[in-house]
Amino acid sequence: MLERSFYQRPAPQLAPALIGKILVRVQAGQRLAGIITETEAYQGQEDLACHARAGLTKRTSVMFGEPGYAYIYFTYGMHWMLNIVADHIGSPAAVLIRAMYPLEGLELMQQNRPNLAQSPNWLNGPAKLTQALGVTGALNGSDLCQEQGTIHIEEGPHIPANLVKITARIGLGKTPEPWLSMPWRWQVDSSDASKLIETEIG
DNA sequence: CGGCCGATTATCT
DNA sequence: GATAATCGGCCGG
Repeated sequence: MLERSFYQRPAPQLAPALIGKILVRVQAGQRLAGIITETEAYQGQEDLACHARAGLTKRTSVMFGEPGYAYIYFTYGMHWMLNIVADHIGSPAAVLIRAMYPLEGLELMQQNRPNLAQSPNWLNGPAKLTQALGVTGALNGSDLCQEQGTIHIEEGPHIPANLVKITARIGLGKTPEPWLSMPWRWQVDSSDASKLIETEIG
């Protein structure tokens, strides 16, 4: 399990460090896990794409706290988004987990998300991932560094830097520049991820 | 394949 | 009252 100090750095540094790590969720006593393959960084009140741009509110309070906690919010009237709080107390920052390569508990994940059970690439979106893992607002504010918790992150396989694409964040609507074009999205191509896992893990 | 659109409600102005 | 860190379905090329 990754310790608190791992998370204590600005989101644009934490986001690439989380690529390749293993996200673990314990549901009904069962382990659901996958390799994180896509992340985005949201850093500080000055970042106009970050929810914390409006300052401390009820929703954003978790982002202002200690790193290594889950910031989970509801959007588009139907989707939960999973973020990991970064940086230090008083500096609001978080990393959005956008995609993962499933490793453990596939059966329960497909049960949680029946409609996509057949697709070859079925956890390539932040809301797909939370549905498969059974992550909702009930877990907002969870400590990822607690042994008895139901969600945490573990060390994972090394991902070669040349397989990680860096682009602008997506879905930001009319966020002004320079934030709209900030290269704060890291992603491993899904076919590359498959090959890598086959060779590294089997 | 790429672009457009409706769904559906918490949160903030 | 407007908007949203999305998704899936439907359209045309």
